[in-house]
Order: sequence, then structure tokens, then C-alpha cells
Amino acid sequence: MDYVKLPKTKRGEITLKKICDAAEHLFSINGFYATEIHDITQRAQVATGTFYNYFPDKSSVFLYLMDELGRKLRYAIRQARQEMPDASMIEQERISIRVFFLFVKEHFGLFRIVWQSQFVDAESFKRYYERFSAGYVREIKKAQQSGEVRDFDPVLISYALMGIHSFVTLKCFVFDESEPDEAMIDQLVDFVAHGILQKTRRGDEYEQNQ
Amino acid sequence: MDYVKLPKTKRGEITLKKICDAAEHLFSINGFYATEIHDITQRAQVATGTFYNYFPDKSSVFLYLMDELGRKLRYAIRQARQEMPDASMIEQERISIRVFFLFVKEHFGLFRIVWQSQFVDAESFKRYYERFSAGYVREIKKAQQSGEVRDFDPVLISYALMGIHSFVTLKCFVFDESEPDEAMIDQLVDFVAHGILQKTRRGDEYEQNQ
DNA sequence: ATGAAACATGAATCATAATTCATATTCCTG
DNA sequence: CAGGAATATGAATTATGATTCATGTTTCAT
Repeated sequence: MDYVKLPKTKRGEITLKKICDAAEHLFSINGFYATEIHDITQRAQVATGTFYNYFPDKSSVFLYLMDELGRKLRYAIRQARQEMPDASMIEQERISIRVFFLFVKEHFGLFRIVWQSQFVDAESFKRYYERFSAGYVREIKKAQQSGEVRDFDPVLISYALMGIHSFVTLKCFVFDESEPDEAMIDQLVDFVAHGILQKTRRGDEYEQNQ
Repeated sequence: MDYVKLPKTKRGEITLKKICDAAEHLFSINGFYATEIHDITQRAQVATGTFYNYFPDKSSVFLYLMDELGRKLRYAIRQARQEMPDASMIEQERISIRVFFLFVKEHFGLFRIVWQSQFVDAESFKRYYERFSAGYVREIKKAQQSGEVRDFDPVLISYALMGIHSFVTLKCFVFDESEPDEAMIDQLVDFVAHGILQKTRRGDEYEQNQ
């Protein structure tokens, strides 16, 4: 909201969009430090100086993009969840995962931008995940009250879930350069719901370790 | 193994150690790009040029450290697991988590170094997690054969577990600047073992989603 | 003890890349 | 359609920081 100087004409809007698109692309491929302003402006087909009509400096685009992408993703997840308001927590989790992967597919940049942001601006990085966590915690608490979910620390679980999403994304999109299929999502949801252990003799093992 | 030119005298060994310690500290606080060679040599109390007696360039220390730390961590986990060779998979997982957190506490650098490495050298980054995953997969398969663990894709689960560890570390060590206690580890292990859902009516919900 | 190999030094070099700015062009309201 | 506001330009400035290198010191095997 302060990272960017918003344009006042149609032309300005187009230019800003071009710069943002170019920046998102380059940051996600090469990272923050390896991306030069010159690269961005070149890809956006504008002069170097034009960049500075919209952003005070390099970090600003980066943080602006992160903010925007995070906002869009949270919105997309919220929307998708609201389409199935009566679904159980675990079904909502399936929806979240699906939307998350879909979003990462569209905006591959987000993922790498967020991870790198901790070295660009630690506060923004923290804020990003805290916002996400907060949304999760709300849902988890609700599900705990309804008796669906057990009495874990919701914050802890929210980070565990985010960790699962992030690392599966890493494995599929980054390492394998493919994308998760529905069978994979099924497994993940099942894992989150019931854990990795065989279902037999379940109570036993659980008690013995407390 | 190629990142560093190993010293041939006692003095050289001491110097290399001083440089590595300084680098690990600075990289973990400020990250790769914000750390200058000059900072490292200053903290190590050696001249700037001395650095280049041991490393061909800046990325080399970084990747060397990552390699060493990764090796140490895997070794520590393997050792701890072997002390309880008859423990169940899930108890082994408890041990791994505990050792992981302990290691991060001692070498906070590792965590941030690894995360940033994807923008320094993507291959090293990938290799780091693949090595870790491989260890996990071995254990998971064993536990699947013994019937303890269900028939998930072991690779998928290995990344899910690493994600949980990493993000809980992030939350505790980085965001809260505290450290996970034993109660937290209990919850994590319980979550991994049995999932988040209430234990009642377990089979039902599970079937309906397949 | 000696001298060739190792190691240490830090000022100087060199390359890179963020940012500025004076000027030119385009927009759009009245 | 006039003219002030917006926007565009890209060469020049400036800062930064990695890397080199010629020179001096220390190590240690013989």
C-alpha cells in the first residue's frame, strides 16, 4: 500500500501491470538478488527509469508482489471454502490443498518469492505466514468445538499443515517439475485426517507413549 | 569436497575453522547476499585475502557449510535412531524430531542456509532434501512392510514430514525466538501417527472419500 | 637449522547494478 | 484543443563489494 505509487492514467496502469508481470516472472525464476531492474524493465519493454515512477526501490516491487499474491491466494481459498460451507473440516482441508496447488501452478512465483522474502524483509515474511496461520487457526478451532478435530494446539497444527503444503509443492513443482494429481491429494488428506499408522490396534499404541 | 582447499598445516586448520564459524554465524543472521567477505574475515580475525586461500569464491563457503551441516545432521539422526533399534517407526520419528530441533538449536544457521540455498545453487538445494528424503523413505518402507505404516507413497510422506519439521522450526525458532518443548513434540508425533480427527467413527469418514 | 611449501596480508582493481535526473513525450480535463 | 499533470526515457552517476596479487611471514620435513 506504500510500496507502490499507483498510476493515475490508463497508460500508467498498463505500464505498472507490465512491470509487475515481468518482475513476478523473473523473481520466480532467478530470485530476488539475481534479478536486475534492467532485466525487469527490459522484459516489460519500458525504459529503466520508468521503473522508478512506480516503485521507490527494488525491494518494494518484491514486497508488493508478495503482498498481492498472498492476498489473492487467501481470497481464492476463502472463496472455495465458502462454496462448501457445510463440508467437514477435513473436506475443507482438501479444498484448500487443491486451491493451493492450483494457485501455485498459475503463480509459480509466489512460492519462491515468499521463501526468499525472509532475507529481503523478515517482517513481511513473518506477516505472510502469520496471516495464513490465523485463517487456519480459525477453522481448526471451529472444528474442535464441533468435536471433529482433536485437542491439539491450533497454531502448531496450522504450521504443520502449511509445512506439508509447502514441501509437497517443493517436491512436485520445483524438483519434479510436474504437478500433484488428485491421488496425491487424497493421500495427503488421508494422512492429515488419520496419520500414517495402520488403523488396527490404534488406541493401544497411542496411549503407551503418553 | 571441491568447494574448499583443505589446509596442510595446523595453523591452516585453525584459520579455516575460524572462517567457517564466522561464515556460518553471519549467513544465518544476515543471509547469503547481505553477508560480505569482509564481514566474514573481520569476524574471523583474518585478512580479506586469507579467505581466498581456502575458498575460490563466496558461494563455495556457503555450499560447503550446507554440505557439512547436512551431513552432521543426518549423522546425528542416524546415531540417535540406532540407539533404539527396536523402537517402532513412530517412536523413531519422535527421536528424529527431537534430534532435529536440538540440532537446529545448536546450528541455527543450517536452517536459514538451506532455505536460501535454492537461490545460490539450485542443484545443491535439491540434493540436500533428496538425501534427507531418501533416509526417510527407507524407514517408511520398512515400517510399511512390518505393517505399522499404511500404504502411502513413501516419498510423498517423507516430504510431508520434512515440511512439518521445517515449519514448526520456523514458527518456534524464528518467529517466536523460543524453542519447542516436549509437549509440542508429543503433539506432533501424535498428529503424524493418528492425524487430526477425533478417534470416534474413524473408519466411516475415511471410506467415504475414496 | 634451512629452505621450499604454506599461509597471511590488505590495498588496489574491476565489475556490477541500483538509482538519479534533465529532458521529451503523452495524457486528459476543462 | 490548450496546457498542466503524468508518464517515459536512458545515459550518467554512484556505491558497493567480490576478487586479485605482489609481498611478507610462518611452518615443518629433512
